[in-house]
Amino acid sequence: MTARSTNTGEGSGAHDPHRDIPEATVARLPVYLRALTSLAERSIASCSSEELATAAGVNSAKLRKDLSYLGSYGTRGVGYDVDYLSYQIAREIGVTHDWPVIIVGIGNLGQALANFSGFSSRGFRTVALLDAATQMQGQEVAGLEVRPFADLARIVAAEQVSIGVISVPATAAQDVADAIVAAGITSILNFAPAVLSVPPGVDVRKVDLSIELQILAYHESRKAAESAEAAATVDNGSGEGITA
Amino acid sequence: MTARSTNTGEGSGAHDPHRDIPEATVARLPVYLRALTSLAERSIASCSSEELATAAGVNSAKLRKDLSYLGSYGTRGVGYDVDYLSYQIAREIGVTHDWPVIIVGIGNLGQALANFSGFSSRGFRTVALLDAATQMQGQEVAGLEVRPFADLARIVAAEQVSIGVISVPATAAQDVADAIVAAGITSILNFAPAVLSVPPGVDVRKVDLSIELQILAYHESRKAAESAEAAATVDNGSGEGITA
DNA sequence: CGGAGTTTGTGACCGCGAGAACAAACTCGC
DNA sequence: GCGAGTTTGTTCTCGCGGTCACAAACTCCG
Ligand SMILES: NC(=O)c1ccc[n+]([C@@H]2O[C@H](COP(=O)([O-])OP(=O)(O)OC[C@H]3O[C@@H](n4cnc5c(N)ncnc54)[C@H](O)[C@@H]3O)[C@@H](O)[C@H]2O)c1
Ligand SMILES: NC(=O)c1ccc[n+]([C@@H]2O[C@H](COP(=O)([O-])OP(=O)(O)OC[C@H]3O[C@@H](n4cnc5c(N)ncnc54)[C@H](O)[C@@H]3O)[C@@H](O)[C@H]2O)c1
Repeated sequence: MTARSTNTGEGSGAHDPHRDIPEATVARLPVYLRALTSLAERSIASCSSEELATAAGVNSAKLRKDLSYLGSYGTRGVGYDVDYLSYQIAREIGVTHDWPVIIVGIGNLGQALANFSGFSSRGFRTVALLDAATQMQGQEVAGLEVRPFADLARIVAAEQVSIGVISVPATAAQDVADAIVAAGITSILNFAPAVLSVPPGVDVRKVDLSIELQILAYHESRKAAESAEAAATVDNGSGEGITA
Repeated sequence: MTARSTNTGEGSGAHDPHRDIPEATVARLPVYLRALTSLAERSIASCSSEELATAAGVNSAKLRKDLSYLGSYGTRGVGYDVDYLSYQIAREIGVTHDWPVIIVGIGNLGQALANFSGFSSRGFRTVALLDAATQMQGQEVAGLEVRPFADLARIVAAEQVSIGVISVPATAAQDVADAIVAAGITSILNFAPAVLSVPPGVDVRKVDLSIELQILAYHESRKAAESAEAAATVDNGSGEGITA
């Protein structure tokens, strides 16, 4: 990506933990953090990379390498201090304080998200629910009043919101994305099955149910074809098995 | 991800489309299928790789390479026939017929999923809703009666269900996974923030809201740090957009 | 104090995937 | 019929990410 030649003065030198964490590692840090929280709840004060790796469902070497990008927070021969490592990961992710979040589109899914408690317990705070439908406005969902879409800019500015969740129909997703980006949002979590185009500097992550299911379906088809093929004969047959 | 017993099917032909599709490609095929469906709805009969790629939000070379794994379904100098390619992708994924699906845990999220119409329009059919809570049982959600968890095995067997959706609290997720695998489910879409361990041959995909948000938060932290840093030295201020 | 045991951090290696570039193949106009 | 233009399918290259293996560093115990 952008290899910045200009070294910052405050860097600690050879092993600056604030630069260049691979994207794959970033995606796993939350998993580690959750596993650590679970250990802490069971009053476990320290753990080895092996234990933490199994709790997180990854390879222990991968876990150690991931953690090494943050710095050397473990002790050789001992392991990692759970609380200390938790804090370091939370700090690296940036969830030591809560991020304000808005949800746009308070339908089936939006209401479920608004009611989701795990949201607030992991570094996020829902500050506003927005919907275009007049019959939704003023209704109370999860202790928050549903606001008209026109309030968007004011809310984002007032609450310093930088993260927005889109749960409107796919046809409206791009319009909503344009609007919230214009209002100042720079990170979007998109639940609508639509490809969003956003200006550079804005991050988009998508959660797409149908895609996940179709990936499962693909593997299921494979399994079915494989077992049918194995059952048929040892001979190489061109199995075009779409079995109902 | 999940260790699947990959049987060593011998490559019969030089270009057998039924073998060895890379996982990254499999994950994109549903996106292409959706883009094609969108084109078909606008009565567009054929398209070039460039058009389809922009509609799907990917590089055109990547799209062509992905499609080449399925076979040579395009025409050089012309492009792809929308309907024909749609069918070929759907056939490859295995969604030419509907897959029966069960949802376990009919709380906030489970009800939203049950009510989600996009489910059924993309190759899946919800055949049963299961919940352990007695006050849920018998209630009607999205036109389906909520069934007791004890009915699991009978339903899975009767309807030949191989895909299950888990939307129960994290603490119950592993138990539910064990139960549905025992009942015959071989593919799981897990919404609970828990690491599931399943026997080989069973695929698990997870959808984890908190993780997605935390990844966004990480990049937001970076942006904030970067702009604060750029405030000192006037540098190239264009942030890098990581859209995934 | 020193050796044995343990566990981290990291260097080396390999395979997958992304992207660019190009030859093959097709259509269209003349 | 044929050349020009267009678009696919494929090859090549390169970098990221996953895994192995091992030296470094720490604890414990005699
Ligand atoms: N329900 C699910 O389980 C589920 C699962 C996966 C994906 N999705 C996707 O999430 C999105 C929402 O699904 P849903 O089931 O909640 O739909 P829904 O129709 O129940 O809710 C959509 C809400 O968005 C509001 N809305 C529409 N246009 C808007 C606009 N321009 N600005 C602001 N608000 C607007 C509507 O008033 C409505 O309240 C859809 O794109 C759907 O495909 C839903
Ligand atoms: N609500 C959301 O937007 C959201 C978002 C992301 C993830 N999640 C996750 O999805 C899961 C469900 O969330 P929710 O908000 O719907 O919770 P919920 O408490 O509203 O619903 C959970 C349901 O599961 C049922 N249940 C509990 N144990 C069960 C068991 N052993 N067998 C069968 N059913 C059982 C309960 O009776 C309840 O109806 C949680 O793990 C949550 O973390 C929810």
